[in-house]
Amino acid sequence: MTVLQGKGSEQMSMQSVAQEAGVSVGLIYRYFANKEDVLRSVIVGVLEDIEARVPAAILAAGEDPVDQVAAGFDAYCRVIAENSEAAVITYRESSRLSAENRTLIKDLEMGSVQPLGRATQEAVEAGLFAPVDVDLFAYNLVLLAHGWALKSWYFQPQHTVDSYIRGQLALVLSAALTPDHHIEYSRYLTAKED
Amino acid sequence: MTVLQGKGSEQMSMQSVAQEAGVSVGLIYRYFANKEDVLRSVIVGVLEDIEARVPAAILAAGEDPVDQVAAGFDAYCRVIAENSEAAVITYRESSRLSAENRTLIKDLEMGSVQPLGRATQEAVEAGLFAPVDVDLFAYNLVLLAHGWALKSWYFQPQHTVDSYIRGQLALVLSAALTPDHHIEYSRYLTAKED
Amino acid sequence: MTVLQGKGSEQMSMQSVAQEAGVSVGLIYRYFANKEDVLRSVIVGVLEDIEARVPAAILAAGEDPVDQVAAGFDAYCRVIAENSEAAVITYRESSRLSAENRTLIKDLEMGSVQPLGRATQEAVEAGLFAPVDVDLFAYNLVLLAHGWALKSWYFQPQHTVDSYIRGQLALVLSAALTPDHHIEYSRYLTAKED
Amino acid sequence: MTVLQGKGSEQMSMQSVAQEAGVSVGLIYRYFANKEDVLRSVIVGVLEDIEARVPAAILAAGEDPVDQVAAGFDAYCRVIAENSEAAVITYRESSRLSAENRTLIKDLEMGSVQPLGRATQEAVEAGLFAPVDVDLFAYNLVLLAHGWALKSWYFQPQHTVDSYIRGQLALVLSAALTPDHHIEYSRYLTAKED
DNA sequence: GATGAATGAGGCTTCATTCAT
DNA sequence: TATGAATGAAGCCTCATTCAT
Repeated sequence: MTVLQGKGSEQMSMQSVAQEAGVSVGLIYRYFANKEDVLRSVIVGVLEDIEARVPAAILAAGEDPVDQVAAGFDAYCRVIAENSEAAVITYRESSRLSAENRTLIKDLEMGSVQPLGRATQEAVEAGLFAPVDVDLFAYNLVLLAHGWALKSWYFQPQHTVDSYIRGQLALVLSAALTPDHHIEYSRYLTAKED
Repeated sequence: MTVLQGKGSEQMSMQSVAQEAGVSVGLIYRYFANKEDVLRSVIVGVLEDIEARVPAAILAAGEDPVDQVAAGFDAYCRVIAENSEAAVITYRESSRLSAENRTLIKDLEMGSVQPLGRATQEAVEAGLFAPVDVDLFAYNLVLLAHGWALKSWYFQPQHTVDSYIRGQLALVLSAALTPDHHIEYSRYLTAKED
Repeated sequence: MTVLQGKGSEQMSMQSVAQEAGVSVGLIYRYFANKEDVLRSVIVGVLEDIEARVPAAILAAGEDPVDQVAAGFDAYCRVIAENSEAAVITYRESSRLSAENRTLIKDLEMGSVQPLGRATQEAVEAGLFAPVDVDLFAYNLVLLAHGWALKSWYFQPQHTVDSYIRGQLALVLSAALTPDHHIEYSRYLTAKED
Repeated sequence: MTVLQGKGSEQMSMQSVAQEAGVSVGLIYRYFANKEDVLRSVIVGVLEDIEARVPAAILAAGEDPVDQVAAGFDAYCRVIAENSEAAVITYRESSRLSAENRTLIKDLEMGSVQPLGRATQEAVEAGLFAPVDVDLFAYNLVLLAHGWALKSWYFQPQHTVDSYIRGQLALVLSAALTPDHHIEYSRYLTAKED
């Protein structure tokens, strides 16, 4: 069942969560053991969404590692954008979780970096990317994706998700691509108007 | 006065803040109107630190815009690293502040991006940087600096602040520098062992 | 109907009572007006059991008042032992009942003392018992019977209901019997092994 | 400190406990970790009172074991009478305690029987008491003492604590004393008017 | 100035009760 | 009849805030 559709918002009191979900407080406790369980569920939900959609996007991008990185980042950003409230909750509330749940979330998040890391690694090995620090590069992709949710107030007026993704891809790919391949992938490097 | 030196930690109740600071609850209320005031003070403190040290570092970096960007980013990261608990609090607690205080913090943070933005702009105009999206580039610097505090659990074992700064500079500068100038600034682009 | 067979246990929430009884919560509310009604029913059930079996045991004991007292106490103890959970509930929950129901239960309990009181009275009048305080003596019998349920943790390892009854009878009858009749009723006064 | 002076009453909600004690809810949590802690403290308080006063009374009773039993029972009853609300709480709420605390209370209660048991034992060995089941006899004394609190509604109109103690002593001592010693201890055996 | 005992509103959670199926 | 999902009032507990000392 999908109590908790439009989770998020600002208030995280069980009363307000219930009200927003349009159910009673008591009903939440039929599906979740306690508040921490609700929180974990929301956060893990986003991470599972990422786990489902980012690898899929990479797979659908074909053989080219650069296309894979671009597609993976694109998908990551879109999941975050579609769940930006939940993404923000991750930063705001995860310190309230038990050590166990925090570990769970860390592990899932670290796992979510890996597909991007693998594509990056392949791009490096194929000579398409300069020999960048693969881990750092991949993690930056994740951080930039989160940035859209964390700093929406900063980007929102001037950017849409599309333009944000395009802009960030232009930056990060030009950081990584060897000069020889800039023209080949110029479709990612030119910031188009939106 | 310097009540609230090493606040931070995890607990943000006034009683635990007092205990950690080694003072009584009552004393905090002599210096701060209420909890929100304490929070704002902590957050604004970090931002003022940035406001003081990042421009100073840029100034000290000399005429070269690329050196300025590097020095500014370096300083930004170090302030965050020295106040990582407060930096995390910004993300965790700012949603609990009044609209007014949130606006104040946003303004300060947007202001903190500007020195980095100006240096970036100059680098572009001097032909040292490719024509990147200056705002986005500058904001990414800030986000990556915050990343050190937000994701310490991810980077900590393998990275020190120094290696983190070096690694990130290598990435972001190779993103921006035109191929012609890679050699000139190769000191930033090679990740050295630490 | 016999919803609520082996209620008891520790949990007294309607949901757990229902689960233990193997029925739905809703069904309980078809047979009982509310929780207090369930409670009263459980408690009254035990008292009615006593009201049915103690006089019957006394009747079956024949003419001898001492045998009647012994038989009555024996029966009282056995009803309590067979319903020890419900007996404990009486002590634990009766303060939650309405004044009206508490009065009802008091009256039933006072009534349950009477057959023991009458037999005691006859024993005194027949010169078998010393002139004890009949009310107190009879009530002690009830209290000692309850003691089996209330303090099972104290008696359980060393005593069975049988040995408990035998031991208590030995004590209370030797308290009451005049010295002249000790031998006549020595069958009650010697604690046998079990 | 003595928050919780006149504990007891009927209501055991923290709100009502606070109100009755004339303090705020919050203050209770400065002295007690949680509700269970309050409960345990009340119950243990009575048991410690017994532990203090019953042995003292026995000691003060002199060398005679029968006097000791009488004095011990007298003291036990008076502690219960002075704390009858707390004594009732023991029966009503101890099932809500953690296993650990229940064990603690059992142990204290079993300990509280011992002084009475020892005096009884001595009386038996001195040939003053018939060879009764010492454990059972001693425990009955405790149960009868509790009886005053548990069944106050039954005894109250006709009995004071004094007359209750006198009446019970007459019963239990005549149960135990060998016929030879009835006259010697007749001061305990005759129920006087009150 | 400095303390920390005291307060009580507000948040989490349980559970008696209802009602649509 | 029988079910069990849904409700929401009430209880436990925390913690921002005050104030007598």
